[in-house]
Amino acid sequence: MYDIKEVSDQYHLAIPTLHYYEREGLLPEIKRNEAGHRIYSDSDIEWLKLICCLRDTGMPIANIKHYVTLCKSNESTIDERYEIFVQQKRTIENQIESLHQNLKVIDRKLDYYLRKKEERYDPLNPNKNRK
Amino acid sequence: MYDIKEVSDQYHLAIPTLHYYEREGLLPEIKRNEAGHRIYSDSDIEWLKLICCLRDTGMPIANIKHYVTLCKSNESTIDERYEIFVQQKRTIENQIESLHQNLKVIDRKLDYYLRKKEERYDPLNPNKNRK
DNA sequence: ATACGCACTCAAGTGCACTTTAGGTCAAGC
DNA sequence: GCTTGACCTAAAGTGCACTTGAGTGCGTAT
Repeated sequence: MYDIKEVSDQYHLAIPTLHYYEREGLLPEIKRNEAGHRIYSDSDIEWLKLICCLRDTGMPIANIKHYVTLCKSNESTIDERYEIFVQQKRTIENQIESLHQNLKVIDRKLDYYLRKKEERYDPLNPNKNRK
Repeated sequence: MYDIKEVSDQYHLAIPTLHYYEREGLLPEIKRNEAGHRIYSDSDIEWLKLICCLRDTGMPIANIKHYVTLCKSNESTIDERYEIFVQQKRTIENQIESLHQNLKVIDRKLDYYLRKKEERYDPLNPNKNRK
């Protein structure tokens, strides 16, 4: 059982963001203490981590909400829930592939600037003025 | 030499986005034909690809703009330009690592739903009601 | 010569994911 | 018993990256 400050700190989510996620239905209704303050259970935290995983891999809030709605309904939605993850897996694999491609572009730029820096700091280097 | 429609189609950028990038200074001023329509050169395209690489790896427009400004200035900014790419490389590596972690979470969910689907489509399976 | 299609500019608008503000409650410390 | 601090709600605001709308101009087809 954790209070909102602990959850906020541990998962790097602002307190209003936690309010917002709950309001939007991404999280279940969190239990409260006598004062009406939220108390997060371990299972709330597991939900939160899944939500963050989907969000961090590019799923829009509205789609996450849709998934959560399916989870709250009955077993007939299991196929759709499964497909959501199949699709998200593809999405992530594409993102990774794309990042590798972009990394190559950056590496070429690093090579380029490294060569330029060498020239600059060694102006007498005979390579400097070679084509 | 390419007109804006070709560039838009080939790089999946809306025409107003190309206007916007030029207005913001992410791209150089593109040459025009007699009618005032933009004509992109190969070097404009190379710039555009680099801009997209930085954007797609999470660099904000304002930072890209800063980098472009450095490129337009003199050699004294080479160290800073180099550092920008060093930093961006780190950023990308972190993104890839994070995506791999998130992929694990998704894979666990896929396992979970696959098991649920099996149960559902084989209701007589004696495993079904096993804790 | 007029209509159509494509591109142009400038300003205003949109969508998303939060974030901030304003005003209120409650429990603990001085 | 009053202040302080953490949390609460509802509503309005923000920041970013585009996107749309209104109005204009050029060049080819009818």
